[in-house]
Amino acid sequence: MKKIRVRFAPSPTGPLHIGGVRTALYNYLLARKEGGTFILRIEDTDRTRFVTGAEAYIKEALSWFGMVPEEGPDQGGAYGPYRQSERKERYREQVQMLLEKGKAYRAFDTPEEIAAMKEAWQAKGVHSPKYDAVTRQSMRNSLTLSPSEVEELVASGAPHVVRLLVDPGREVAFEDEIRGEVRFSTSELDDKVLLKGDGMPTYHLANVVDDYHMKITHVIRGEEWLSSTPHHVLLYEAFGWRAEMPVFAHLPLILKPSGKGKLSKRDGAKFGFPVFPMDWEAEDGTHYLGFREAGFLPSAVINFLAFLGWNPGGEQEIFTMEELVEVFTPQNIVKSGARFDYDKALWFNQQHIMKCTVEELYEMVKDRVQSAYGVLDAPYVKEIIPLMQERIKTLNEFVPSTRFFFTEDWAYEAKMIRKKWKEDSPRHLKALKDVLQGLDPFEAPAIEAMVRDFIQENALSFGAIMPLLRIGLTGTMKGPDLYKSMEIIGRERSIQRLERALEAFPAIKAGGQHPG
RNA sequence: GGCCCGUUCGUCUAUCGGUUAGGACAUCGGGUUUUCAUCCCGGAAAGAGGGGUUCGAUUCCCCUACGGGCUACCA
Repeated sequence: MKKIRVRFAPSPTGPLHIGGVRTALYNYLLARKEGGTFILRIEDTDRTRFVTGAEAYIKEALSWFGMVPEEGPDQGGAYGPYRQSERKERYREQVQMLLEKGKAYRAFDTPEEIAAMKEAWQAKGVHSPKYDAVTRQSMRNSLTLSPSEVEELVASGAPHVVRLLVDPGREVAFEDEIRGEVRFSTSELDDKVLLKGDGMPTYHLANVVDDYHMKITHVIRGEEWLSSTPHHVLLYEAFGWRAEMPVFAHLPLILKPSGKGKLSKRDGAKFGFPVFPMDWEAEDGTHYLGFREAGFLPSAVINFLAFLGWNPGGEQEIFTMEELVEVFTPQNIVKSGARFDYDKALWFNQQHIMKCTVEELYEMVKDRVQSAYGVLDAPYVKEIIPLMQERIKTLNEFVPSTRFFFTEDWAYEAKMIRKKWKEDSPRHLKALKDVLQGLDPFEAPAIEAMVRDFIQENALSFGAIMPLLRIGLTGTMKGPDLYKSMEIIGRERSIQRLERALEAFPAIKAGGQHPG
């Protein structure tokens, strides 16, 4: 069997959208699974929408996810260059070939003339007039103008485009891997522009020419391309490449979590979650939140995205990239669009955090700790990590929920103090503090045994002691195992905190009206 | 409007003619725990509608409805 070659072909018009990441992922997965080649091609043919930094962003995102292409602008390869703006000559040559074969023609109409044409035909009762077999005869192109006129216009440098000559009245059919056979009537197709007035190719031309020259075997792309695929098929035919035409697979779109339409870049801000891999500052100053900065693991985003519109059929949901490669089959891609579900993304992230080793998590969390507290004590942080793994959904939660391990600068949750601080409390807490003072070693099992004994000997309940102890030591009722926490905080700080609590709690109890 | 694609719990999905329609997220209830989280147990929750085909349709076909995409010298 022929070696598989797939490409991810984004336009550098802004940050890579999460839908684009999923397209890249499915391409990558197929390539890896079949031992094929994953290629990155930059489709920068629209000079008006070009955004500086977008290409770098795309590459960084791919690399963050671990989807590094084997061929691409940076990697090179036998079929380069991999940036369409650097391939202009090829497109021009290929278009010349089409022109000579009579499969394409030059059109000199201005946008205004085309708009006028559409209006005129609409007035005549044509539902959706387009530049096609019924209208092109009344336009200014190399089909209607005399050869000498055309020659003159071209020689004088008159701006014009090259259009594909679509013959009406026949059917174009192709097999889509996901949807089965799809048919279109060529009578519904317009004469697509192939070469723009500025000499740049359109997507349709560049895409087909490049896929052919780069020996692409499978085109896996978003569903928004399904409608233009018949044009692409026609182009392969016009070039005489029908036998080498790649297999098409059109992916369902990712939809907004609520409401209508596909997920757009504005939805992130609107719904309060990231829709981009990483942060991005737009030229107009708009800030777009990234999954990375929101505290997501790349493996979790990949896992989440893989399952939006695909699933391996079994009960397992948590997969590493390697495992996904193992089980991925394009046949299991779903046909219908999938709604973006942020809660599920958080769940995947939590699951992946739980699966991490301490070392892995340390690497992901150290910069956050460093910038929050200015110092970084690696062994100390690594002691804390296991305690937090199953109680944070994002990496960003690590710092705020471990504050009491790193600083004395935090407030008491007053509500519980008011509820639990009774007449006997000071005496008990003080006694407990004294026993702790003499405890050796100051380690979780010993602390736990001691506290249990203390409660039993004084005929107390856990509820009378533990909440006060926890609040006094950590300030909050939420948190990891208290005994282990005390071990990490250490005897000295624990004692100091209890002394501080002994002083502060009565006042908090008295000032009952203060909000928690 | 036209063309194309789609339609199973709120959401992501399994089912490839015969199932009590399964799982996951979210949600609700209970248990474990010093708290939170994790974990465990349990509940509620779905085949858009109408016609066919068939002994039998969620599954195959048609129609309608609804949703989505495209309809640019954007990709």
